[in-house]
Amino acid sequence: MTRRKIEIKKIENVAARQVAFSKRRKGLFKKAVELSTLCDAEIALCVFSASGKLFDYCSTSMRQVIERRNLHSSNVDLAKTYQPSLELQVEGEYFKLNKELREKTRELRQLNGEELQGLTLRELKKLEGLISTCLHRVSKAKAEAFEQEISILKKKVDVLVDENQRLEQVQRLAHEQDQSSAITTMPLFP
Amino acid sequence: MTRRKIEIKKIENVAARQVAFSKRRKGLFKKAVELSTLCDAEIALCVFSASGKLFDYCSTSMRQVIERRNLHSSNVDLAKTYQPSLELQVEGEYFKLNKELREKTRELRQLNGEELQGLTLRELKKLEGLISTCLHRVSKAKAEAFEQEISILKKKVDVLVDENQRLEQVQRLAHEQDQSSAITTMPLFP
DNA sequence: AGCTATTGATAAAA
DNA sequence: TTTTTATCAATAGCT
Repeated sequence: MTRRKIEIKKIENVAARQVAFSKRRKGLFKKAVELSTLCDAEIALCVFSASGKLFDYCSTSMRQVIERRNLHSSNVDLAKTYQPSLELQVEGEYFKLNKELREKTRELRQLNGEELQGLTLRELKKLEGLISTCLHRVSKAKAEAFEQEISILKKKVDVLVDENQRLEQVQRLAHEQDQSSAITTMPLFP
Repeated sequence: MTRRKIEIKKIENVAARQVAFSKRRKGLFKKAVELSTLCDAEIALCVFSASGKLFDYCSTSMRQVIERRNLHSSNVDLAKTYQPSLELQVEGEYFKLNKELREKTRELRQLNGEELQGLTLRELKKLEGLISTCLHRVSKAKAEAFEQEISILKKKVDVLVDENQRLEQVQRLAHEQDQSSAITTMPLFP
């Protein structure tokens, strides 16, 4: 919505996506607060970032909003709103977490080249392409870090060179003064 | 805010408040959809109007978001929803699982070159070396898979060549027999 | 419910 | 991340 308008679809550039997330999240929460304040509305808002971080806001209490919402949907359709006991919900969530963890572990192993037996030639090719992309990204980041370090060092060098020149200048002046004072004073103490 | 900017406090004029609610609610939901789409975030939003009407949106399922949020929340919240005896065991396990999952996710992202901002030059070098090793492993596995496929194909070729030779042999013999039978029988029926 | 003059949000760049 | 700036988007006050 500015220097250029953008299409509303997933931002592929990771850095740009993170920046956009940060800014738009802020904007969204601001709008939520404004709406609840201006219009006396009860609002609950939960946002999970792609990396799993939670941000939330509620004009009253989250529990209250959730309960109120459950009441609303029960009016619409009782059958659909059956809530399993919290223990069961938690069990289900536990199972899901475990599954997710197992998948991530396997993915990590495969990326590490540790669990390649079952893969077909096609899958291996794809994996190779994927890792190659990763490597390029990291290499690029490294190169950038290098350049940054180099530019910092260059600046330091410049500062030191200046300082050296200044010192040399001072020393030369001091030396010249020594010489001239020697010329005038030497004959006085032979 | 437009023709004039407004102060963010409850709009006293009822009609104006309803109009503002309608417009701003629409804007808020639009922003929520945009954020979840652009940045791959999981978002749940509930709005109750002052008159008690419910409007809600969720990028996945409301249940899922609520559960996920419950896991994120502190043991203070959990204490309110569980019997203490079970809770302590379960809670500990969750946090452990959650932590592990978060670590794996981060590790995966770094391997993918998606979350490189915080890393030092030294860490980037190490990561590059790591990924490079991974790439070699996968490339090697791919090469082996290639060779295996090739050797399988070669065997198939050998089998087919043998089969062809056999068939040719049979055909030649059949042909020779035809010829000899032709020689002996032809004169009998001129 | 539409219409604009304004204010607000934010993409790109630093 | 945060700031700056140039644009695009949302909306307050009117009809």
